[in-house]
Amino acid sequence: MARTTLADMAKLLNVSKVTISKALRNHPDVSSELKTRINDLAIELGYTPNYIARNLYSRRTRTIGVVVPDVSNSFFSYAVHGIIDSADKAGYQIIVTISREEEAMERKNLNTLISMRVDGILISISQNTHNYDVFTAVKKAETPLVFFDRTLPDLGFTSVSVNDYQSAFRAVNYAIQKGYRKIAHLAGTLNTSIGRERCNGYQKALLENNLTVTDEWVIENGFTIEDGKNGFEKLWKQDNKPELIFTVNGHVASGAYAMAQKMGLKIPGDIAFIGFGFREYTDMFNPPMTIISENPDLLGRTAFATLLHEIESKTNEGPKQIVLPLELELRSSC
Amino acid sequence: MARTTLADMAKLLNVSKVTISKALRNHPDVSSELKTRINDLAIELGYTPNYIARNLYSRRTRTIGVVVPDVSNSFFSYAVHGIIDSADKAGYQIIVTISREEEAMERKNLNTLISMRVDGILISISQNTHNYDVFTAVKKAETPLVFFDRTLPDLGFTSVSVNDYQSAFRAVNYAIQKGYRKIAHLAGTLNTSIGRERCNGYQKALLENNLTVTDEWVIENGFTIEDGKNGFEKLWKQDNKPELIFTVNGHVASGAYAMAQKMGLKIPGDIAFIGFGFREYTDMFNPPMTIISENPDLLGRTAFATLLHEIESKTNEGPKQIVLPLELELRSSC
DNA sequence: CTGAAAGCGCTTACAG
DNA sequence: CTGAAAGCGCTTACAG
Repeated sequence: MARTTLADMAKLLNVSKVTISKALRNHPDVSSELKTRINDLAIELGYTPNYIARNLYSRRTRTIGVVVPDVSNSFFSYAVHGIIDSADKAGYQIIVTISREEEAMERKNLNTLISMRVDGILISISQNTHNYDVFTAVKKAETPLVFFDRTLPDLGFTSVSVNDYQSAFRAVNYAIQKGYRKIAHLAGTLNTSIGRERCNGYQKALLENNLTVTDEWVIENGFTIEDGKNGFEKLWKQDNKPELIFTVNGHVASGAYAMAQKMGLKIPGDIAFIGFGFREYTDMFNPPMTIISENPDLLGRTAFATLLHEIESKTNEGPKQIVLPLELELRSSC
Repeated sequence: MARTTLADMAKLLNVSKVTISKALRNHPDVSSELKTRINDLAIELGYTPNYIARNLYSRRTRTIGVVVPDVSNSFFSYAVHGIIDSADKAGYQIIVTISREEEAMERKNLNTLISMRVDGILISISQNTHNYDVFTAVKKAETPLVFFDRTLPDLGFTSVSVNDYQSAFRAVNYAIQKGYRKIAHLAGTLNTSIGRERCNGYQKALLENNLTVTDEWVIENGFTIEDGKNGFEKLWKQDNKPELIFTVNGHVASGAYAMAQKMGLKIPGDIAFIGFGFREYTDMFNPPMTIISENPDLLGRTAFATLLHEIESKTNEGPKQIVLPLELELRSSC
């Protein structure tokens, strides 16, 4: 048996589809006596409105598409959590897609979301994306889009990010004040905004303190736990070993931690750590890590609120760059 | 300017909508010369097919709805990852919704997904759900639904779960063989299938070894890190302290770990641990934890494959109960 | 208070 | 090879 439609109910009750539709939406046009009969029938038949049909007419879906590189990275899980939670409060549904850090997958996801006619898109860019043509397609489709965390400047979209450069500078500067001199950096990927900015802040802090930047101590190889392990190994193979490692995110830090401890090194005695991270994750480390404290949940909420504003405001205010400030939180890894 | 439609292009090229539609889908009906012209125009105008319209006609969306209690629980992040990844390979999109362990939110999510006309639903039930009426609505809507991890038996739906009872039994039995006698259990919520089964397995192992079940040692209070902390505190306040704790999942274990270490206790010297968990999470613990090794990614993949089968197979084979076996993996927490 | 008409953007028979 | 007709399930003017 096919699913109940307005037409089915109209026939059963000998009224028109319009009346059914109005009654179900509690439109004042319909008498309350009729409304009751219609609602009762709807429940009896298990009628559910077909949003597809409704959306086709209204040309709105109340649905937001999200593109993230990797949800096994808990930073993005928490960000998606923030997005879903605030979307729900605003009456929006979320479609989550994952690029797996692949340019082609990212493009495919974006095109699918546009074809699904989502009302807007939230994206954190893949580390391997170099071709930005798909974003001109997004522009043509007139789908509002907001970058979050990993942004793409100069494309004319709004972005929500954190003060990567300053926070990196501050953290490394703090470490230098504490007496550390030999400071390495597990840098993620410099093809991303966060990778670049955090690395720049790190270098700036060294230079301002009259320390030289040692190229072999800047390891660029991704954002995963595995990358942290490999990165630490590379670093520790060198004759000239650092005293402290500045890590680009919590996952890289946890990989480096694990590898250091596997090698029998003491933290912070043999090797100290400081870097970007967030409490739900890095507080579990042993010892807990001194972090530039990110708040992925808040980032997700802010990104959604910003996108919602773009969707619902008629006036085109032009792209905005929203930057969330971050604080240093001291623990015992450094 | 509104988005380009088939009609727009038809007018520009002086052919019918049907011809445009066919050309774009590479239908043999249209001459290749015309196809080229049409495709060129489509690219120029940035045409993207409207899936809403397409779906309304086809009465399929190639979209699957997922309902999970909490994505900040990384078990579910990994499961969702597995679902999205295999869905992508099969050409399906995923809509993720979160119940926040609330019955009302779960019901709302389910109704929304049905109205969105998803082709199927994957759900892990909230710990606070007692009223199952919404599932009769799902039945009426004829939307295929598969439970995963936390299931609801006897409702006539297919489920994909793990052998909770046997695994719990085996783990606790192993601990007893190793010489532990005073074994407590942080039990999650007994209102869920996994909570019940794991607790039953734990009790069975005690009884089979002629140990008594101590009620005060079975702490029922949820599945989060916070619950693990509280649970451990409750346990440790007691005069009669256990030697080992059997934990219902990795998050509860990590909370208990953190609290134990905060109190200055040595693991496994002062208090040992064994329990359900998965490597990506529990291997980060210090010391790494002896676990009944779950694989949320695989669970997600299996759940999706099972649902896909139900969607695509015409023959109604009736509900199936798929149970994945789990292995004990020895580390140093016990 | 009730309903006939038109349309959202597609696709599928079917006719030529 | 090309297209006119009908319809997917709704909603919005508009007329009565």
